[in-house]
Amino acid sequence: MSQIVELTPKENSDINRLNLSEQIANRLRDMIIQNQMSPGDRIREREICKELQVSRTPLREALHKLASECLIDLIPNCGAVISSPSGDEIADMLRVLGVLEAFAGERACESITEEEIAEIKALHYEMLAAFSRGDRLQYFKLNQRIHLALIKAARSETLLALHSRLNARLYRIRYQSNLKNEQWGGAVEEHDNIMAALEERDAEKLSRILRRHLKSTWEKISEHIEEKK
Amino acid sequence: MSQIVELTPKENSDINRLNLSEQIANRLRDMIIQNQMSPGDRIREREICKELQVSRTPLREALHKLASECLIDLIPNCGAVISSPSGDEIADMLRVLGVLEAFAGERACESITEEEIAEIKALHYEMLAAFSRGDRLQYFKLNQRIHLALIKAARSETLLALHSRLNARLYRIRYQSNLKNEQWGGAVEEHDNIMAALEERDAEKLSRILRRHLKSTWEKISEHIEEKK
DNA sequence: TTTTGACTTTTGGTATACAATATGCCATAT
DNA sequence: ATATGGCATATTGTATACCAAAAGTCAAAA
Repeated sequence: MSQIVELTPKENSDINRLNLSEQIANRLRDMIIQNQMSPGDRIREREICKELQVSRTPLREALHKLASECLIDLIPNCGAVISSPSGDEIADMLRVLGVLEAFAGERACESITEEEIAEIKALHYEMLAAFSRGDRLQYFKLNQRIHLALIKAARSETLLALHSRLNARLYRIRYQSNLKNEQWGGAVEEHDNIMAALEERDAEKLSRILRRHLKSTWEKISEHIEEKK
Repeated sequence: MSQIVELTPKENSDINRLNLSEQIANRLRDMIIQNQMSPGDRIREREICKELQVSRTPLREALHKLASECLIDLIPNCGAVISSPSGDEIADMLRVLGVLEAFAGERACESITEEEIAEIKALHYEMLAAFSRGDRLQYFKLNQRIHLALIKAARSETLLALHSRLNARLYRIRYQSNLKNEQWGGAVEEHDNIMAALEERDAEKLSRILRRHLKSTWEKISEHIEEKK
């Protein structure tokens, strides 16, 4: 599972246009998110420098970027460690994520096009297919894509930015939970309701469902939190 | 008006514990927020280096930090410019800020203590006093403090972080608007309602008022946007 | 007036140096 | 054997010099 999903899609043509520090940040972010570096792990600058064949300056800039995304903690004179949020912090993040998604749903009902609804519906059915096949990875990825599509339909760059930040912090945890959880398909039913509300463009209803959806996400995740600490 | 307000309070005892790059970021952030550098202005590295008596390395780290907060735009091979959000972007940010504050109000009703309510009430009356005296600066600062106190009462670090980020991006604009606006006290009446809802701990009501409050903030600001572009 | 092209400035990135701090290890004392 | 203190080493924080590439500038030529 070296490559779970391309979280920071970058067209190969444009990759050269990105700052080196951005590229490093993207690469490290993917590594953290995909659990290739475990929470609590310390990042040694020179080690990564050698591994990625870059000098310290852009690496350090990348570390600062990741720190501002709360993916790592920068401890003075002691370097960077992969941040490991507590259960309470995860619950807190999910609550706020729920609020953001609820707002997204509300706005999306006004601005989403029929084509976009059709596309989300298609993703929804693909997700059901993945569930039916027991393909957890595909299920997870499609779930993410559906939520991202909803956020984008809200037509708010600010919302999109805050959401993707928070989502990045939660990604690894949610992915791990999705792998472990017995009733991993629990979201299927809720997603049915989401689709229905979206098709009816019932803003109030969709909003409510989405917030509740993230709450039940927490209930699933929380079962797998204890063991980790 | 060189010193509007200490946005990044740092106990003098601890300032030495902060990275130089953090200190620089804080300093530049205050300068941007307080309009000592105008939107669109280009930041020349060596210029600031000389001004702040630091080397390029920590300065560049600081610039990356500010860029990740969307206070500046980092243009490849062209350096940093103070970001100047369009009217649409400002409206968008205020909408999301409204959602965050609405959520804060909701949670605060559950978790706020009587002491905190009393303190906010005190700030509220101080704000009325400032308004009565025509002291716009004081009015603005107290307004900010009231909203910050509300956010903190929600007991969510995630919410606090997102809010302060968004608030930093909007600070300069709101401050300018507060200076210019004819009916600059328009928020007084809404604040009365906020206080009432808070004292009743009516989460649903407070939430609704706060969201509406930020909407009317936009209506005030929007009058002063045209001239700038 | 516009375009071309050389010159200058600025940024992006690398390498290196050095001080301050943290870490780890070993010898000593209990 | 374990705990403590202190030294050696490793790592981070900062400064500086250097170079290549891109952007900006400006004057001369068409």
